[in-house]
Amino acid sequence: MPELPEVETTCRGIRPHVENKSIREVIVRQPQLRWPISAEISRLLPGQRIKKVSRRGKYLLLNLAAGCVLIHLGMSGSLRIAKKSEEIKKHDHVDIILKNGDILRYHDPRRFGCMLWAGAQPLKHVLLEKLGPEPLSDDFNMNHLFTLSRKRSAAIKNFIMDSHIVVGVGNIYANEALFAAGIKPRRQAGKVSKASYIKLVASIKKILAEAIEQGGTTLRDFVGGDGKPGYFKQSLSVYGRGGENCLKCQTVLKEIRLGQRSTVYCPKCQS
DNA sequence: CGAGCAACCTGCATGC
DNA sequence: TGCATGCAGGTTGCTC
Repeated sequence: MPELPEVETTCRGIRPHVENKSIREVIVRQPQLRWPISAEISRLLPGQRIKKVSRRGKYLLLNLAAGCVLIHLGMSGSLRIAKKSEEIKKHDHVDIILKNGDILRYHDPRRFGCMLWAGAQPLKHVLLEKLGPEPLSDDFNMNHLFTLSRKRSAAIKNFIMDSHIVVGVGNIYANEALFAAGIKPRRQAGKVSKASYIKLVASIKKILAEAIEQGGTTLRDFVGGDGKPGYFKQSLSVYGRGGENCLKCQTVLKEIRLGQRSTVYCPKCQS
């Protein structure tokens, strides 16, 4: 799925097409996502204007006068602008049809995503209220990670992938950021020094910002709001490169499993 | 409380 | 060609 850069890319891609546009109709072909799409989505949206499109962590928010639609893309979801002449493909689960005929089309083969009606206070929704800070904000800094990590025995990689600690760092960018910061993925979070957290925070911010600039990472099927893939894949140093040589020191990169996720690191550059 | 992991679902690559 | 297996960008919710 989309990690934060892919969700941000989607947000920016659809924004000019949907902000200040009114909704004509909603077609739900498959309501069974991670949680069922409630009847309110089809009932309340028609006739409303989308005031703003925003993002919180990996959630996209369509802000309407009466409330907010929360959209998560799960592992395989995408949200893009389609023209009415385009044929409907397998796994095109929802169309939000605008009055000008453009379609905001939700596609998600694995259906790990969701589309929920959140009411007028979306940030107080149970799925959003306990999220950690945005990684590109000033609230995400060394002190934040250092303080929360004391007495935590979990691996540093799992720690930074926990959305209650910081949002938006998924498996690809966790691997990349730890490589850039020179930290072994299974080091205990509580044993990482302040100096290392300074490096890690800087690496996370840099990598996410660069990935956003390049339109995200497309592994298989990710497309942004304009239907185009992202180009960050060519910048990956370790993710997907287990068994290949480290780009810095030529040592063979190690691949392990951590928290059920594939984890790649350089045994020499990371400690 | 924290840590670890099963589960949700489809598609695809691999191996027999 | 077919079938079984394992893996994939995420996150909740369960057990211990």
